Amino acid sequence: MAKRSVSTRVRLSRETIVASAVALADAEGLEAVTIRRLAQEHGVTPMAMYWHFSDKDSLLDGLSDYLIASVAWPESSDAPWDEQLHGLLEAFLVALRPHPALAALALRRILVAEPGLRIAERVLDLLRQAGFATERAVEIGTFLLCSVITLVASDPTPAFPAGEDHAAMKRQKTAALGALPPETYPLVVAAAPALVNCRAQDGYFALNLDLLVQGVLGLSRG
Amino acid sequence: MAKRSVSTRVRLSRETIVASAVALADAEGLEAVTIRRLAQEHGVTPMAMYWHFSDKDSLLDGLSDYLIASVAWPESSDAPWDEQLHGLLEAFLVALRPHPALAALALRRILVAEPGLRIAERVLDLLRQAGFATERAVEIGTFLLCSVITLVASDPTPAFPAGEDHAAMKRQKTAALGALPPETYPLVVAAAPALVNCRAQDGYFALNLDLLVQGVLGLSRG
DNA sequence: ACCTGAACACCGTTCAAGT
DNA sequence: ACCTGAACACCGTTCAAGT
Repeated sequence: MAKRSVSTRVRLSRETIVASAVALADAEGLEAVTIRRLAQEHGVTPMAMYWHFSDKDSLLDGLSDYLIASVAWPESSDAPWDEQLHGLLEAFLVALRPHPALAALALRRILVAEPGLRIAERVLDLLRQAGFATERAVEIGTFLLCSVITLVASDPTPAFPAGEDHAAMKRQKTAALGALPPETYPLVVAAAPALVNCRAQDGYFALNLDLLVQGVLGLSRG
Repeated sequence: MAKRSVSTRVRLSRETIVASAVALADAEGLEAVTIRRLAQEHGVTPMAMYWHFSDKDSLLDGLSDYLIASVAWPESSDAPWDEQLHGLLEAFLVALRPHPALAALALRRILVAEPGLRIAERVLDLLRQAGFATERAVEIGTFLLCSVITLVASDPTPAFPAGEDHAAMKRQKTAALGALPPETYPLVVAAAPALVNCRAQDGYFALNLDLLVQGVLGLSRG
C-alpha cells in the first residue's frame, strides 16, 4: 500500500529518500528501513540508492540530520538558565517525539553539522551560566541530550506491530503483571497498567524533563 | 581466532550459548551476535541453535535475563530513601557497565522474571517512601532505569572497531571539533576532547547517577 | 533429546555496464 | 548524471530428516 505507483514516480533525491525512510520508520520501525525496501517503494533498483548515499550508514546520517534540523529553536529570552535549559531540552524532545523509532539516531550527527552544534553550544553555555566548569558541563550536557532521546525512544514497540497486535500485547503484559503474587510484588501488581502504558503518556515526558532539570539544579558546582 | 576447535566441543546449552553471545557482543558489538556466527563458534549447524532457543528474539531475552541476574542486590540498610535509591541504581549500573553493547537489552525482561521484578518493586517502594503517588512513582522509576541503561549504552562505538580504528576515529572527531570556528562555537571548540571522550570516563557515570537522584529529590510530590 | 541439510526470502554491497 | 543487472557474502527461519 505504501508502494508508489510508477506513474507518480518523481526524480530520486536525498530529500525524497529521507522523507520516505522517515515515513517507513514511523509506520513500521527502524528495522523496516532497508535499502531494498526504500528502492522498491520508489519503483527503482536497490543500487539506485547508492548514487544518492554512499552506503546505509550515510542514509542513517541523513535521517539524523533531518531529525536535528526539525528542532525549533526556542525564542531568545532573559529567563534564568534553568528555565532556558528546560525550554531547549523540550524543543529537542518535541522534535523527536513524532519519530520514536528514529530518536536514537539523533546523537550521531549532533556534533557534526550546524543546527546540532548550535544546540550543543547552547547547552554548554547554559551549564556554564549555572556555574559548572567546562568538563562537568560537557558530562552533564551529554547526558541530558542522551536522556531526552531515551525519554522518546523508550516507548516499547513504537507502532509497527500493527496497532491491533500492539494493543493486545499490552493487555497481555498487564494481565501477566496483575497475576503476580501480591505479597511479594504489591506495588508492581497494583501498578500493572501504569507500568505497561506510562511511556506512551504525555505526563511521562513532562515529569521526567522536569526531573532532569531539577537534577542539574541539585548538583554541586565545582 | 574466537572459533572453538572441535576437540574442545562441549555440549550445547542455553548457558553456553548465552555465554558465547555475551563474549561476542563485548568484543564486536551486538550486531555481531548472529545465530549463524554463534553456531560457527560452537562448531555446529545454525539450526542447532533452534533446539535451545525458539528464535533470535528468545536468544536476546536470554541475554537480557543474564544481565539482570548479574545485578548484585545491595545489602539492606536503614539509610534514607535517596541513598538507598542511589545504591540500587548504582548496582544496576555496575552490572551493565561491563557489557555496554548489551545494556539496551536489559529493559525487555525486567518486568518478567524474579530478579528484575524485585528491582522494579524496590524502586517503586523507595519512591513511595519519598512521597510519590503510585502513578508518578511508576513514571519516575521507569525513567530512572531507562536512564541508567542510557548512561551505559551511550558510549559510542563501544569496542568493535578494533581498538586501533576506534582510537583513530576519536582523534579525528576531536580534531574536527577543534577546527570549528571558535567565534561561533567557543565552548564546543574548547571542550572538544571532553566531548568525544567523556562517555567512557568514570566521572561521567558517578556525576550523572547523582544527577538522577538529585532530580528525584527536586521533584514536587503529589 | 539433540543435531544436520537443503531451501527460502530476505539483507548490504561491489563491479561493470547502460543511457 | 543517474540508473540497471548480475553476483557475492551475509542474515533468520521452515521443514523434513537423521541418530
